[in-house]
Formats: sequence, structure tokens, C-alpha cells
Amino acid sequence: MVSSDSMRGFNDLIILSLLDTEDSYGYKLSNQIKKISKGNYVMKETTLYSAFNRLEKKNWIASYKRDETFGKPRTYYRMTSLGREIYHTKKKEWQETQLIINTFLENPKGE
Amino acid sequence: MVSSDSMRGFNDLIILSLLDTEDSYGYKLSNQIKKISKGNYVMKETTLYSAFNRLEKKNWIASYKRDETFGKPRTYYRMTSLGREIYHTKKKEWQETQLIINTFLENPKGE
DNA sequence: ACCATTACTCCAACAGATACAGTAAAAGAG
DNA sequence: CTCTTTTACTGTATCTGTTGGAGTAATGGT
Repeated sequence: MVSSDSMRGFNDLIILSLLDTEDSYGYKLSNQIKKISKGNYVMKETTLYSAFNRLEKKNWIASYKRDETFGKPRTYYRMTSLGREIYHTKKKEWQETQLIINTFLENPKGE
Repeated sequence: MVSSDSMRGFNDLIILSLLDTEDSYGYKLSNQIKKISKGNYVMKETTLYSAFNRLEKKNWIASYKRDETFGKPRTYYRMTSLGREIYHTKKKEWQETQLIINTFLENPKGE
């Protein structure tokens, strides 16, 4: 299990990575995150839904309602084109973050 | 340049990694972080010094004053044995964090 | 004598995460 | 056909770590 402190900076990246594949909604994403991380990361519901609101305000994602033939009506989210750009930027930043932190761990003196 | 949002969860890890090599103090660590990250990450002074206080309260590090033969007197920090344990735990957690996030980026469906 | 660098401290504000509580429709179990 | 569980959320108050901005003061260099 990783702490939410470790993941904090990357919740947006995770959400965008999942919405890159297909439009989705809170409950489903929540379960996907659990499954994909093999139970090692659980994004709290309040974290997830507040992230949706935050990202929608920034216009990285957009919501729409869809009445299902079965199940409760859900609020779906899709990535916007701006969101797609941000997603690519954030992926690159993640690569850089890894490099930086690994440098500290492997070669603390920077030599 | 990486954003502080990305690094937020790992400031403690970075500080501990540097103190693992040798005792140090704020101003020096700050410059080391800049140098080691090749200018791609700058930890703000207020972030660094408040981290020192936080980690000292948790007993992960301990401070002592040392009068220098030259330069201003500084507050040095050393890692405690508890800090060393935490450091190892956090290193492992970092490895796990990398695995999890890379899974989302490489294989979003989790198949 | 003056300015840059070194080495900090303090405080108010902010953003994102969390705990905790609550709502309500739909599906499944007896 | 009722009861429980699952699905799908919302609201609010609080916490933690980071930030911006200001300020202090000793030391080193020109």
C-alpha cells in the first residue's frame, strides 16, 4: 500500500490516463484504480469527486449525464483537447520527476 | 523544471537522502538540491525550513548548533536512527509509487 | 563604506486531501 | 415483497504541507 501523500501529486495524472482510454464516471474509476494498482492504491471517494470538480473548472475534462438502460444515471467525464495536452505535459513531468528523485537516491552527492 | 506539486510528496525523502550522506544545514541543502537536480527542482526556503521543524518534531532528524571557524553559525541536522528506518521505508514506497504510476501510463486498462 | 551572500524566522493564505455524515436509486437475496 | 447491499454520488469542516512576502542579521567581497 502506498500512502496518499506519495500519490498526491499524481491523482490528476491517473484520472487523465484512465479518461484517455474511455469516458468514465466516479464509481467506475474508483474501482479501476483499485484493480490496476492491485489494491496498493485506493483513491478516496471525496478525493476523486473533488478532483472531477477541480479538473472540470480548469476545462481539462467535461461532464455529461447519460441515462443508462440499467443501473443508476451517472455523470460521465471525458477529456477535453486541453486535457489531452495537459496529460502529455504531465506525463513528461512524471518522467522528469522520476529521474530527479532517483538521482537523489542513487547518487546523493551528485557526482 | 518540475512543479512543486509533483515533488510535494517526496521532499522528506530528498532531505533524508542528503542527510544520509552527511549532516547538513538549510542553506547548503537548498543549493545541493538545485545542483543535483540540475536546476530542475528548487525547494523553497520556507518549505525546507518548515520541513526541518516537522521532521525534528517527529524525531526523524535532530539539530545541533555548531560555531564555524568561518561563516555564520549554522543549525546542523543529522538523521536519527528512527529517521534512517523511515528513510528505508520511504525508499521502498517510492519504488512502489513508480510501479503503480507507470502501470497507469503504460497499461491503462490493467490487462 | 556598501552591496551581495549567507542563514535563517515569522505569518497569513491557499490548495488538495481527509474524516465523517448523509442521500437515494437500483440490484440482489430471502 | 421486503430487506440489505451495492452503486453513485454530495456537503462540510478540518488538517497538512507549501507558498508569498516580509523581515533580520552576520559575514564576505569590492
